[in-house]
Amino acid sequence: MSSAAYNRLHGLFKNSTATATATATGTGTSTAVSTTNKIVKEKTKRPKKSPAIPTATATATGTVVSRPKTENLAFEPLPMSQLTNSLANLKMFIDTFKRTSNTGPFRYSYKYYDDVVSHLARAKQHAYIEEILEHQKRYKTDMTKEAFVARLISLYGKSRMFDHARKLFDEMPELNCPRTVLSANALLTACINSKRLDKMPELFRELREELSIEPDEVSYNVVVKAFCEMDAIDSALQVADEMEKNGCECNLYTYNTILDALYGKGNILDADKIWDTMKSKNLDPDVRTYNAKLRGLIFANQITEAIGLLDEMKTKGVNPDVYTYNGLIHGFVKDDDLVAVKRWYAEMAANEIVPDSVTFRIIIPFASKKGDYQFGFELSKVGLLREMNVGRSNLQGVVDGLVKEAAVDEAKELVELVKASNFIYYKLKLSVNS
DNA sequence: CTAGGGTTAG
Repeated sequence: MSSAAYNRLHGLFKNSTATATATATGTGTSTAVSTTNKIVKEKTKRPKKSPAIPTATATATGTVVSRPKTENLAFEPLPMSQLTNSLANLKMFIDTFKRTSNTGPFRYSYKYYDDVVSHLARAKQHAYIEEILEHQKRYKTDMTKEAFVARLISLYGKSRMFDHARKLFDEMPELNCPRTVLSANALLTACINSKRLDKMPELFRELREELSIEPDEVSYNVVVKAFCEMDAIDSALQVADEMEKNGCECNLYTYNTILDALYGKGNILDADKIWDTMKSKNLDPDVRTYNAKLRGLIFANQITEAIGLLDEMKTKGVNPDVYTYNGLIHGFVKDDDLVAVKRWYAEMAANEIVPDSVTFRIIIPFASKKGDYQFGFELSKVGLLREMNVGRSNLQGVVDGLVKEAAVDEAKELVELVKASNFIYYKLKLSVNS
């Protein structure tokens, strides 16, 4: 889903309680419009006719457009914007979502479910998450496939609904779904994602002793992650030992998880020992391994070493990614070195690494802090044109700075750009104090 | 089913 669609959807959720009741008794004949306010205003208008929509989705009257099966099979997660645009309120969105679930390819689009559920979770609409996920139980054949149910467990976990995840796991036998270490791992991960680490030790024991599910390397990696989350890295290392004693090999997930924790605390010495361990096992570090170390070096203000590490990874054939460059740029921000930030931002482009919203969120406020509002202006434009969520306060900082420097035309240009973008939160005030 | 950076908005 694009960032723009994200913001529209999120805005929809925010206003959901108001609009849900306002339109509940209406005729439900709203046309496809782009903001919630407009939706409410135009709800009595008659739609001209059904809009041309490429796949099964809601029309303005809330019915489903049936398309030939072959087209449904070519489902792409594109209609998010259409769904959010054409819906008068959240309840309708949920109903449409449930109806659209009738097409198999839609149900198997993990990314789509993930997006919708995570936005619902952020908007604290847990009842709707339950509604969507419980709705899946009507697809009885799917519910007998463990991977499908594990996905739902995982989604509950990410929504911090551990009890729901647990309940679904318990229901699996009556859903005629085989229950193996795969769904057990999904449930263990749900402990972490729903911040219920307290549930983990008991659960781990229960899985093994009462359900006879033997942990595999994924299970151990989840436990390793859990201890790292609790800042108990020694315990994480003990689990790694235990895992090998039980016939599971530590892999990159294991070590990258531990390295992230160590470098995150600035513990470079212990982290280097992990690198030795990996080497002795012929386990080649990947981009995440290097990025973890890079972050550790930046944390310790060792910027020169960080640049050296970038060279090393290139030599070893590990391609740097946007995390690598963001980390490095973050280091130069810490170093208060705007010239270097600019150079490495350019270097990033030269290496064909596409900046992401974090890149802009790091650099733009720094440019403003250094008083280089022109650079902030350029970056803001790039970010907005790429439909990225650059951050309202970051944009405001640039606008204010431009105004302060009497660059009112540019300030206005930026404000206009913001207005034209689909980010409903970007309502900048042009603060001219004259 | 397992690992990453920075944190929105009335």
